[in-house]
Amino acid sequence: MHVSRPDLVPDAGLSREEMEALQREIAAAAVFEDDFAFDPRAVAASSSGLEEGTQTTLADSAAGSSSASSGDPTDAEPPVVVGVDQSFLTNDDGDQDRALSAVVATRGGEVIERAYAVTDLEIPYIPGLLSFREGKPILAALEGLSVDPDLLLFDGSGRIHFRQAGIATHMGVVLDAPSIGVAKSLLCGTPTEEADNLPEGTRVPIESNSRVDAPDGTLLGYAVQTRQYDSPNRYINPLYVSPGHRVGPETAADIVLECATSYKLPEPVRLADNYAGEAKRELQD
DNA sequence: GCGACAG
DNA sequence: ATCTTGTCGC
Repeated sequence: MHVSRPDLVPDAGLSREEMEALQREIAAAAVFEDDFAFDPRAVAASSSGLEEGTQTTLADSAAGSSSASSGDPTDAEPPVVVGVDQSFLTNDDGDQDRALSAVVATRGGEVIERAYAVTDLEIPYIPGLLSFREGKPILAALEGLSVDPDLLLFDGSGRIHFRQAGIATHMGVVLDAPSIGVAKSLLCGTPTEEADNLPEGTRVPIESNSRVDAPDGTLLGYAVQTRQYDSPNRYINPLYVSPGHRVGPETAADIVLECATSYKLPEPVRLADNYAGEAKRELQD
């Protein structure tokens, strides 16, 4: 991949105030609406047809893309979707001193390439400043890919962030690549209604509140239920999906639902999660 | 001062 | 994020 905004690359040496100022710049440069060429409905489409298609019908694909066409750039060829996740390495004293970022590139539900990179940790985890701690290894791992990603899926927030510049937004803007944030817990913002125990496949809007640098009521993302139990006494928490860059909130939620197979996490992120753990063991054990 | 707080 | 076996429920 290519860094489009070297001036916005996360620098762990900045002061907290400078980091926050940089995030406001990133939020101003971010595009929280669809701005990409691929067909979002073709993300999970596999040549071997393994997805649990909920919206694509035979009629749709027949009308829009099936046979070898004359090279329409917006034709439904599966885009390259890359999942990104981190794990941490410990030194001889037992302290976390390095971050390992794993990236897994998929196309039509198939893994086409993987890569990972390790860099020294420079700062501790601080809510709201995650990209300054994990950004370096992420960019390094993405540089290691030979394929050019069409979409990046991150483990963390995008627009659902105090200054609307979560890790998915930060990386997306720096690379000028479409990106989506997939968090397992809510950093800030408020669900417009009860978001616990939602039916599978549904979503609830997450709007900005006083803790967010945006007018109250701004749509930041969605609580998305990719999987849910049948039983009445137990339930799965939703994922908090938000735009990173060049993807609108609805499309972000649509894509995450499309990428979910039999697990809660969208496949690219789940695969990156596994690879991060696998590479970690391989390096520590 | 108190509460909230991605990974 | 990470330390980790058993265990509840279908």
